[in-house]
Amino acid sequence: MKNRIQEMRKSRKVTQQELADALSVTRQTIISLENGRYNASLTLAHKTAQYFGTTIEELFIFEGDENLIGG
Amino acid sequence: MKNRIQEMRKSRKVTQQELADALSVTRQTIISLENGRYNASLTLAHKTAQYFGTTIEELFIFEGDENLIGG
DNA sequence: AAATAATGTAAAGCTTGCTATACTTGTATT
DNA sequence: AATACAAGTATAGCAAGCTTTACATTATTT
Repeated sequence: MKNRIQEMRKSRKVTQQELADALSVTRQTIISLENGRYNASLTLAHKTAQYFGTTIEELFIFEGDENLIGG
Repeated sequence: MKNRIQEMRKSRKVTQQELADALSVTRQTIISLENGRYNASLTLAHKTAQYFGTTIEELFIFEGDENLIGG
């Protein structure tokens, strides 16, 4: 599934390394999430949403349902 | 992490098998989630929240942060 | 141009979500 | 008591999230 991690990270001028450190994962994990290589675990999704001050539902784009907030 | 899957399932009088079928997972998965043997994937968490007409943030209890709605 | 920071790719390996199968226990219905 | 349904335990195995290491590419700064 798609997500807005890169978009939110860039808008806050945070590097992948800084985000990785804040979430206690490796930089590889951030790269792979941003580039859609795999999905986050629920725990990581939550930590990421918390970091950006948003919710999982707004950070991740669950296609095929009514979660179409903001297009 | 804890969750309200069993609570929500029972309040709707749905069996584990029915929930499993609706979410396209096995009954084992539902049992293990309800009994805290492992965490849902983000995809499954989302499908489950959709099924119960709620959000991931309300269905799962992320301890150690401010997600204490109705806590 | 050289150095450094930031982003990206690749692949082996560990950990954990989930399946599949089989068996047990509790409860309700007859 | 017998049958049937719902919930639980156990475990082997596959699939996916994440780590680790190493190297390549594209800014940015000096």
